Amino acid sequence: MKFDKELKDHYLKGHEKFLRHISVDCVIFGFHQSDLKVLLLKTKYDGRRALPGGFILKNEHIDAAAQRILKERTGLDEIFLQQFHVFGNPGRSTKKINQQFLKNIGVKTNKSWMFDRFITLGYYALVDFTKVTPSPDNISEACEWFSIYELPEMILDHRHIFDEALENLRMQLNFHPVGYNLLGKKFTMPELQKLYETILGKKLDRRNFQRKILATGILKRLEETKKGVAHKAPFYYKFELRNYKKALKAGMHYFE
Amino acid sequence: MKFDKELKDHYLKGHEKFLRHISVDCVIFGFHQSDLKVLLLKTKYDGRRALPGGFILKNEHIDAAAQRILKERTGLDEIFLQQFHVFGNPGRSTKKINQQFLKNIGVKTNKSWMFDRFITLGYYALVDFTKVTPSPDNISEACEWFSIYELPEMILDHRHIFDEALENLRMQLNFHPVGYNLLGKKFTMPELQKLYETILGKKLDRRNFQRKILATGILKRLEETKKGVAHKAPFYYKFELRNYKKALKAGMHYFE
DNA sequence: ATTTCATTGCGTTCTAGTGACACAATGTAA
DNA sequence: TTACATTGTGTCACTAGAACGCAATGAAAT
Repeated sequence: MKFDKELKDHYLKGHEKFLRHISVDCVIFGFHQSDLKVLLLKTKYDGRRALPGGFILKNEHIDAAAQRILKERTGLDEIFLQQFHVFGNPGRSTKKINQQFLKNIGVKTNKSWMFDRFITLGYYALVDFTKVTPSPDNISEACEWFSIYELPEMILDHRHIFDEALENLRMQLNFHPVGYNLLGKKFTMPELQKLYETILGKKLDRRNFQRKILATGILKRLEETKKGVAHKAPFYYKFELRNYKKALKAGMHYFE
Repeated sequence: MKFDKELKDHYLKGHEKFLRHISVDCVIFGFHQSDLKVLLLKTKYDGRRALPGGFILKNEHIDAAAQRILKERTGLDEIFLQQFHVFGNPGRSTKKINQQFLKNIGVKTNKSWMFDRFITLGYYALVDFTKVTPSPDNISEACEWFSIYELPEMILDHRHIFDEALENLRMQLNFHPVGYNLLGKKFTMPELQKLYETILGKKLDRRNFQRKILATGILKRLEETKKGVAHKAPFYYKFELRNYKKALKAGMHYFE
């Protein structure tokens, strides 16, 4: 078992590579079929779900560590990534889980840096669902998307971390543009609106939404319209990256 | 030298008490004489200034660690405290400074947890200036207030940390009430306005400010007026703590 | 005692932005 | 050819915010 060898090494010698006591957990949001999704792992430990996570190399920027973890789970580079909170309750111990896990793979030891206390840096990421190739890490047997409205049970405080991430994303939506990292190159106005509604968890007025989002200047209407719909064909739009980034810095205002 | 003994212990055995690789830095804001101030230490190392900081006990909540550090520098309990960013650049090394420092107090060693890389958790705090008794830690020779508009040179990336803290405070001001932790029990409207202007770094219209802040319902006007001013006496106000906390949770809107 | 004057408390006007809603245009399916 | 769901554009009433006016106050100056 190559995996088991790697794992044993990780438990016994990981502290030579990684910073002790610090982990990174990523809440990866994707948007698909009018639904906001989050990428979760299925642990080999007991089948419950966990946020993709990892550790920080001894000479690695913490943001780079998060990027690396994301790349490993999604295959994507250059992802929108945001640090949102540090979870530092001494009670959030991973010791039991890790001890049980080691027992499962037949390693006997009561000394491992993984038994120590960890504080975890929470990041959230926005990715283009269609471009992601989910792949589990070596302590997981699956890596799958879940609707944020139908979340399975999660280990430790991962549900709490997710909740905080969503709240932060909603906050961010209130005064920064969102969408560039969640949608494809071109999209229709109803599609963009659906994204906003899904994140915010409420309906918005179609006409007011259009007026407001166009007023920001972050969109450019294309000549092309969507084909094959049994009603008036909506225009495609794309993001005007110059203005989008400007709006990211400056901050906009609320959506209803 | 009792201090030196303690220090030597800290360098050689601190890792038995504290989490490795993790520090906490606090940006402590106070308001005095129409000026926003920040509390800084003067290092024994080279006289440059530093943010009050410290480490996390092995079984301590990270927020509790920040509270403890604040208590040690200001004498105050129950302070408004907010985690705002983690600084995790591997380049932000404290090794040189710490080596030099040890040499200065006559300790010869090239092994100390303090030579390792540190990531630092940034917190900012709002305190009542008049209630603070500044006291330096054992690597500092002074603990003093500075106007945020006349900051001295600071070690490492502490200036950068300060800048981020101020930006976060200003953001916070945009949709949460601020003042309860920075002003005394009672204050006049011009005093409160001055606080907002100082934090935001710009003038606000006196009449609109009053209308808006009163509309939030977080203030209660007292019967008492300020005595001894050579013009119309302004009323005193106090915070209506119920509504203040409600507004903290719900979020308000912008100030111009 | 009277006047001066900076400052305060309260009010008005004007405008831009928001929410609610109407209506014609479009393009596939019946 | 008609039906119909959906889109693009426009209107209207309402509100919040920015800019500004003016009388009241009360210690200090005359």
